[in-house]
Formats: sequence, C-alpha cells, structure tokens
Amino acid sequence: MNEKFYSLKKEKQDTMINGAMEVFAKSGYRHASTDEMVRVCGVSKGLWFHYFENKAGLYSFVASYALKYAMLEFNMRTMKEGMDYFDVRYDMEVCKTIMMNKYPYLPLFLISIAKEDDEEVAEVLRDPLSRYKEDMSELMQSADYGKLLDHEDHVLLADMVDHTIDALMTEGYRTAVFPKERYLDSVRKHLRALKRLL
Amino acid sequence: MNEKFYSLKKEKQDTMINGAMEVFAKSGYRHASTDEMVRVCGVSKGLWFHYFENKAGLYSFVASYALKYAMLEFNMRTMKEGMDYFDVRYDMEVCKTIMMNKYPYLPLFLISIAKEDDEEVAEVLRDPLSRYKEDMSELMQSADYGKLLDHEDHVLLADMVDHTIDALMTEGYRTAVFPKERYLDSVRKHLRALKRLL
Amino acid sequence: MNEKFYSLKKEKQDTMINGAMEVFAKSGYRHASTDEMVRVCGVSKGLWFHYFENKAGLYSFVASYALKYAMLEFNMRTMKEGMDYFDVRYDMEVCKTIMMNKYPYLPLFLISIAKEDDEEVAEVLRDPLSRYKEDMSELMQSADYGKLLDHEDHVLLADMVDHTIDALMTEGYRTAVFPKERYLDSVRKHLRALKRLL
Amino acid sequence: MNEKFYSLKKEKQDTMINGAMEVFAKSGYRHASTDEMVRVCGVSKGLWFHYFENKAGLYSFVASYALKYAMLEFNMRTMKEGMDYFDVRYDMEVCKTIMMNKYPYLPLFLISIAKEDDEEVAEVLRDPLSRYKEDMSELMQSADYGKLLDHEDHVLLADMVDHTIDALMTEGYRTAVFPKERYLDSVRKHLRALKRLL
DNA sequence: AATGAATGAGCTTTCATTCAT
DNA sequence: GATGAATGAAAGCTCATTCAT
Repeated sequence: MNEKFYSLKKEKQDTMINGAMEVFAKSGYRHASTDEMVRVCGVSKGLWFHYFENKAGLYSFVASYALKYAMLEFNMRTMKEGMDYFDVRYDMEVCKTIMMNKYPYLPLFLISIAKEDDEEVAEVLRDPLSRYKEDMSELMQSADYGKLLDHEDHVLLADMVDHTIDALMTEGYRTAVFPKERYLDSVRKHLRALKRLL
Repeated sequence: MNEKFYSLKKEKQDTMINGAMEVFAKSGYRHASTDEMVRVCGVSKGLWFHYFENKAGLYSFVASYALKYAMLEFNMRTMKEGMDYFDVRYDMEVCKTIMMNKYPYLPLFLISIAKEDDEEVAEVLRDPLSRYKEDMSELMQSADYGKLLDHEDHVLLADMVDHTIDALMTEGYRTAVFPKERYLDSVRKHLRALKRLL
Repeated sequence: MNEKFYSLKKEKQDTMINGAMEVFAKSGYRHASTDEMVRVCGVSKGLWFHYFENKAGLYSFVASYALKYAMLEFNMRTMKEGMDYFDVRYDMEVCKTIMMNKYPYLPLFLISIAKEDDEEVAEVLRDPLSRYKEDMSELMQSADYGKLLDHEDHVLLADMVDHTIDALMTEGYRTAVFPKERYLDSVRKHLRALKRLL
Repeated sequence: MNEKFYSLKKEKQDTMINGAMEVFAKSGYRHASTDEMVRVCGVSKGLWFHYFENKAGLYSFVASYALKYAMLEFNMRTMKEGMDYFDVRYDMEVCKTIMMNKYPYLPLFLISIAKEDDEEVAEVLRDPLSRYKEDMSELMQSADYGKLLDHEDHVLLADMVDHTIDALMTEGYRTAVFPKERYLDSVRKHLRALKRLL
C-alpha cells in the first residue's frame, strides 16, 4: 500500500501529507473528516482510499511519517554533544519552525498525536510513538544538565518545559499565520527564566 | 431555560449532570453522543432537549456548573491565608477526590474543558473558563511562595505542577474505579521532589 | 432490538416489512439498497437503523419473520392428514396467493431466501431456513404419496415439482400485477401432467 | 469493439475471459468488481475499458462467448443421433468437465447466467440466452426419450434433471479444487435412480 | 413533564469509469 | 496498446434534533 503512495510525484505526496496533517492536527483522529481534506488540499475523496485502506491506515501512515521526519530533522539540526540543556531545547524549537516551511502543521500534529486517545488508532500509534519518545529522550540525555543532578527533579523539570512549550506552540496556531519570531521569543524567555532559578 | 432545569428534583438534576459530565469528559464535546448519555444515566433523549436548547447549550451549562461548583469547593475547603504553596496544592487534590463522591467525573471534566478546542463551544466557554482561571490564580496568590520571589519563575513552576497533576489525574481514570489513595500518594511525591529543589 | 420494533403500530410494522421484503426479494441481500426501501415505502433512512442494528440484522429479522409466517399459514390452511400429495401441493400455492394480500412479495422473498448465498447472511440464515425446510418436509410427509414408494425417486420428484413451481412463481412476478388466476392454472396443469405419468 | 479484442493474442484473450468468468460466476453481474478482475488475472483496470465499453458490455460479450463456446462443444462432443436420453445427459456433464480445462469457471458461469436478473443486463442477455436454450432443446430432442411420449411430462422431467444437476455443479465449486470424479459419480447416481422409475 | 419514533444531513467507504502518460 | 492515478456518485450507517403522544 505504501509503495503505491511512494511512487507518486513527491510534490503530490506532500500535498496529501500536508492536507492530512492539517485536518488531523486541528480536529484529532475521530473528528477529522475526509471531506475537509478534500477541501484543504483539493485531492478527491476517492483518492485517499485508493492509497490508504481506510482512515485509520491513513492516520497511521501520516503519524509515523511525521514522527520519523521530525526525529530525523532533530538529529541532523540540533545537538552538539555536551551542549547546554536549555540551548538544546531552544534549538529544537528553531528546528520546528524550519520544518514548518515544508510541513506547516507538523509541530501541531506532533502535539496532537501525543494527546490522541481514540481506541481505533491507539494500538497502531503505540510503537512509533514510543520509539519517538525513546529517541527524543536519548537525544536529550547527551545534553549537559549542569546543576540538575538529582534524578526525579530532572524528569519533572523536563516535563514542565515540554508542557509549557507545547502550550505556546498550540497558542501560536490560533492566529491565521503562525508567528514564528514571536513564538521563538516567548520560548527563549521562558527558558531563561527557568535557567536563572538554578 | 435554566430555570426549568432548576425546578427539577435535585436528585434528577444530579443524575443528568453526572451523565453529561461522564460522556463529555470521556469523549470531548464533538464526539460525545446523546445516545450514550441516555445509556449511562437512563434519562430519555427528548428530555435533554426539553431542558437545553441543543448540545452546545447543554455543554455550556454543565461546564459552567462544573467550574462554579469546583471553585466554590476549593474556596470552602482549602486555603488558610499564608499556607505553604505546596500544601495548598495538595489540599486542592484532596478536595477533588472529595468532589468525586457527588460528581465522579468532575475532575476529569475540568481537565477536558481546558483542552476543549471545538469552535462551536470555544466562545461560550471563554468567559466562565477565564473567570475560573482568574479565581484560581487569585486563590493561589494568597499562598506563601517562600523563596520564589521572581515573578516569571513562579508562573512557570505553577504551570509545571498543574500539567503534571493533570496527567496523574487522567491516568487514574484509566482504571475501572478511581484509585484515590494511590493518586494522592503520587501527587504528594511529585510535590515533595519539586520542593526539595528549592 | 426486536422488542422496540414490535412495539410499533402493527400497520407501520407491516409497511416496513413489506418494503424490506420487496427490495430484498427483487435484488437479493447484497444489492438491496436502503435508499430503495425509503423509496418504496416512504420510511426514512435513519429509522431502519433505529430498529435494526444494520442491514444484515434487518435481513435476518425479515427473513425469519417471513419463514415463520409462511410456515404458520401453511400449517393452518392446507393439510388434512392423508390428503393426496398433488392436492396438498396445489393447496400450498393457493395459500401463497392468499398471503400475498397481506405481504405481496412474500412468496418471491421465500424463493430468494433459499437462493441467497451472501457470506454475511449465510450463517444467520442457516438455522431458521433449516427449521423451515424441516417443518415443510414434515408437513409434506403426512401426505399420501400413493404409488411413490421407492425412496430416492420420491425425493427427486418432489424436488422437480418444487423447482418448477418456483420458476412459475418467479415468472408471475415479472408482470406489473401478479396474475393469481393464471399462476394457479399453470401450477394445476403441471401437477396434473406429472400425476398422469404415475 | 469486439474486433479490437479479437486482435489480441489468443492467450491474453483467454486470460481476460477466464478472469471475467470467474468473478462474474462467483459474484453475479452487479456485485462483480473490476478491482477483483484485476486481482485474479493481473490485467490492468484501464484495459478492460479499452476493449469493452463498460461493465455491461463486458458481461454481454463474455456471456455470449460462454454460451456459444459451450454450445459448440456440446454439439461436437456429445450426441450420436438416437442415443438414450440419460446417456446424452451424462455425456453433457462429462463434456463440461472437459471444458473446465480451458475455462475453469465456465460451467458455473452458465448457471449464473441463467439466474441473472439484473435489469441492466437482462435485455442484452435475452437473445443469446434464448438461442442457447433453443439449441440445447433441439440437441436434446434428437435423443431417444423411450417411454416418455407424453409431451408435458417430458418437459417437466427434463427440468427436474437440469435443476438437480445445476445444484450438484454449484456444490462442486464450493471446494478449493473442483472434484471432477466425485461430481460425475454423483450425476450418474441421480440419473440412474430416475431411470429406474420409468 | 417525559418519551422515543422519526428525520435528514453528513460520515466513511466502494466502485464503475475516465484520462494523462 | 497498456497502465493505474483520479474522479464522484452512491452505498451503509451515525447522530443531533424535532415532534406527536
């Protein structure tokens, strides 16, 4: 099934991937409608089912694709071994804004994937999602956590940062055009504030 | 509209409120179905529309009710002026487990309200939700934040705590019966870990 | 599920049963469409699914109903113990033309049920259909088979009669209004011809 | 249209004919899907519509082809003038099992053609089907019907034999590989039983 | 007040058919 | 000649909402 899709022109692949990402990111799996995908990217109803067995298969494909693509970009563009944790975290967000050039809704979609709780896709999501989380924590572990030595605090603080950044990202998508500069400013400020505390 | 509903027997009011809360909390506004409300609390389909104009009206009512009720309980049961922030936060969670006796799904519903992003109810939710958030932050501000004097850090740390606690709560609802003791233990541990850091 | 349907006014029940019988009899399970049922009996799409879980459930119900109803009528209206086989067989066809007053497509539906080979309903049809066949052969066995003593020949001859009659019946439904008199004449002639042979 | 098809390599013609026969025989005209024809014989979707105007045109062609081919084979391989009716009938079934070597689903398709009642192809089927039936009855009429002189009885008996044999044939196709020997045995037994009666 | 029968728009999915390559 | 991407009408089914009782 995926082979068929991959043999399409790259441009059309991305049109469809972007259409699906946008609708899934905004509405979640269940409430996302094929009709809206038709509307946002002009690809006919029947074609979605020509390339993907059903809605769940489409979601599974696009979600895996998004997770893999994001991971690849993070690995390529962020980390130098032993870099300061807060700088790594900021670079990741810069990286996300760069991804938006190709896949405008990818960062929002990543957040919505993690929140997704529909039974029909929960199972199919488990493996790629846990792999992504593992890779991410591995990537983050080679950062320099400085004064954060105590284990439990480290985990909680990272969670805090993640949740805050997700919230800022979600907020950014509320406007008609995503305000990249404003978003990155805000992230920077929050990170600095936290760093000062330690 | 609301007058009609309030003239019902209190018992029946609560049956309906609980039915709506359960279904809305589990499925979100859009995916919640009237049929399931009929199933979970045995109140006939037509009656929901007798008391509430439509699904959005019902949601608006139950959400406002939940927010007001929770706020009232928090104000009554928690705070003594100048109490340590971490103790206040823990007492709030105790308070939530007490509310569960009357409205078993209220704490989960509160979380789902904050996440709700359906356009149809976004507007009607804005006012009661922001009032609730204001009241909450006001309530929290009379706590003793001790060494946390720097403004921005204070907000971020509170956010972290809130998100972590929300996640623990959501997890608790995954089991058949909500494990109150286990939940409160877990909250306590996380708060202590954070307190040690400062 | 069936209780709900049975609590409808008998008249409406029969409207729906007749609509379903007509469409199923003409098109078979798979090709039968809900839209056509809406057209032939004016009952809205949603209502079919209010009373029956799905198309297979509707088919299962209507088929069982038709088989039971027919069996009941055959038992009430035909047989006096020890009657000549050919007379019994003819009386059965008279009985079918009487059933048409209430359920115009019932006799054609009975034939189409026996031919039905769709996997989705094959299983659900097995029990009621074999019960019907058993009852029918039991009913026929109390007839006087006269000179037909040899076992194998008896079965084959009965089959021949059944297939011929089914063909005549199917032919009758090709005209706008079912020609009861012509049909019964034709059945009578064929039976007489066979009887003469023995 | 047909000329184009006939200018294909004979081998490919038969591949397509067999693919169409298999799917039409198993599913009937309406429920037969182009996708399944692609699956069973590997000929691309577009090509079917390159050679045949539409599904009905394809059905019409393959049905006519099957009827003509069968008639030809029956005429070539069965009858010697004045042969006993029951022997002729058996030889016909032997002949069918021989046809299966070239067109495995032809005998089942012949049966399904006779049952076909879809309005869209009914008309286009009428002529070739009635010609086939005429030819068949002509072929059968030169057999020796022995003691069966009375006209009407003769027709009815022949019908019985035909229906029984069709049922046995259909049953044979339910197994993964058509059991030729077992099928012919069974036909032989039934014919002998009937013969004994006279 | 209370019920649940009834509706129709909208959902996911299928499928014959067209058309650019 | 040959392919399969692309289409849209129609299928089975769901669901908020209305209304007669």
